[in-house]
Amino acid sequence: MANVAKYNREDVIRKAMLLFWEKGFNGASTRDLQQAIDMRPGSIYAAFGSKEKIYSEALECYSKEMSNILNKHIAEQGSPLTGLEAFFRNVVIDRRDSNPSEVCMLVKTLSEVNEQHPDLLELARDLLKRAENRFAEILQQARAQGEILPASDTGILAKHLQVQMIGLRIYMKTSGNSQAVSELISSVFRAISIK
Amino acid sequence: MANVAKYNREDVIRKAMLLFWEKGFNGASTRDLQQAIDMRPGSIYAAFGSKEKIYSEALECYSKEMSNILNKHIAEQGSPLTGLEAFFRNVVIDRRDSNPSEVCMLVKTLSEVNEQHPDLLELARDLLKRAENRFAEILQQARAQGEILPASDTGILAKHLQVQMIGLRIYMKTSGNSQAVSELISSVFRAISIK
DNA sequence: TAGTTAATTGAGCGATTGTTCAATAATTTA
DNA sequence: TAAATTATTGAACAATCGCTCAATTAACTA
Repeated sequence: MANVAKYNREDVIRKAMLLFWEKGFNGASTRDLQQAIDMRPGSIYAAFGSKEKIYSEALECYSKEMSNILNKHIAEQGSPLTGLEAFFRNVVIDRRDSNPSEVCMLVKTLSEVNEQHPDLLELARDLLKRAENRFAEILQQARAQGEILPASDTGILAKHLQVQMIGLRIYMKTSGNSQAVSELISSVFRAISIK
Repeated sequence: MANVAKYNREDVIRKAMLLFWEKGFNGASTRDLQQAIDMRPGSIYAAFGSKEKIYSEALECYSKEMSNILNKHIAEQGSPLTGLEAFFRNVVIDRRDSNPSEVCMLVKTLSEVNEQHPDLLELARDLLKRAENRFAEILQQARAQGEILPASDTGILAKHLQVQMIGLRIYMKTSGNSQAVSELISSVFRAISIK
């Protein structure tokens, strides 16, 4: 049967994602949500079931969007490692004003949400783990292309990059010092790559 | 005039800190707070003025406690750099079960609080900046004692350590992999120190 | 077009939020 | 000890929370 709903589910989830990313799970009320996605409570709960369910779909939307941005940069740069560095610079520095929050939405979720919503915690953890795995894939390609040392442990390096991405975004929000952050990113990738 | 209040302000602030650290600013209700510090709303508001004010005192209590832990480890190890590494390991790994949250309370504040509470944002930023300055001090001592290269830029290294501390704590919460995190900490300090 | 089904509406539920304040208790001053 | 001052209490307020559901509108079928 065809989808006869007036609303476009993808659009709605994305708008919900932008709201939740900005205000957090507790900080965004269902009234805020109603306004952001232009739907009435009855429709929202018929379509999604609960605030928690919408939030979890928003989390997945966020991850997919970040993944797309990463892939775009790798394709544009034509190199795994250079693409990864461009992605770091883009996310941590360039998009800091246009994004709803400077902090990674998955990290915000891990910070804010407690055991009252175990599914959200588990999902955030899973999506972060998938991001780490994607980093590892890219590093393997970089190794195969001779961009990093043949003996590099891509699993450990991926964890290392995950730590940097998370820490740098928070540090960017703390300090507002984009030049210092840019230099920190340079040194991270200088330490990894073959000169 | 002597303090005739029944409650002990330091104890109360510390209990409030533990509650807020666990549940966050929005997640901890004033009813939760009343129970945690065993005071009635009238007394609380007479003593502190608002939820935001108690939270800001709790933030300062948190920072002071972390600072004490750091100083203790440096004194015990008898070396700035070794003390710093012991502090990292202690905070990120050892205390992860006994602490109310694995995530730094200042980071939780930066993540959760928005422009409705600008004083809290500013305070969290300021306290993080002070922690970075303390790292820089310690690194200068380490340089003076020949533990790191004479040419090391302690300002940049302090920013680097700040990024690691923040990222590692989140990564610890994400993965639960304390062995991997321990190795990451080792490599961070191996990269800094003179062999 | 008439009848059936599906989607949407929004008033409003009970619970909870941060906060106030008149009443009470405890302490200090005289 | 009596009076004055300070501290504490907890019921209750207005606002807001996540969410429900009977009523209404829109869409599809025959």
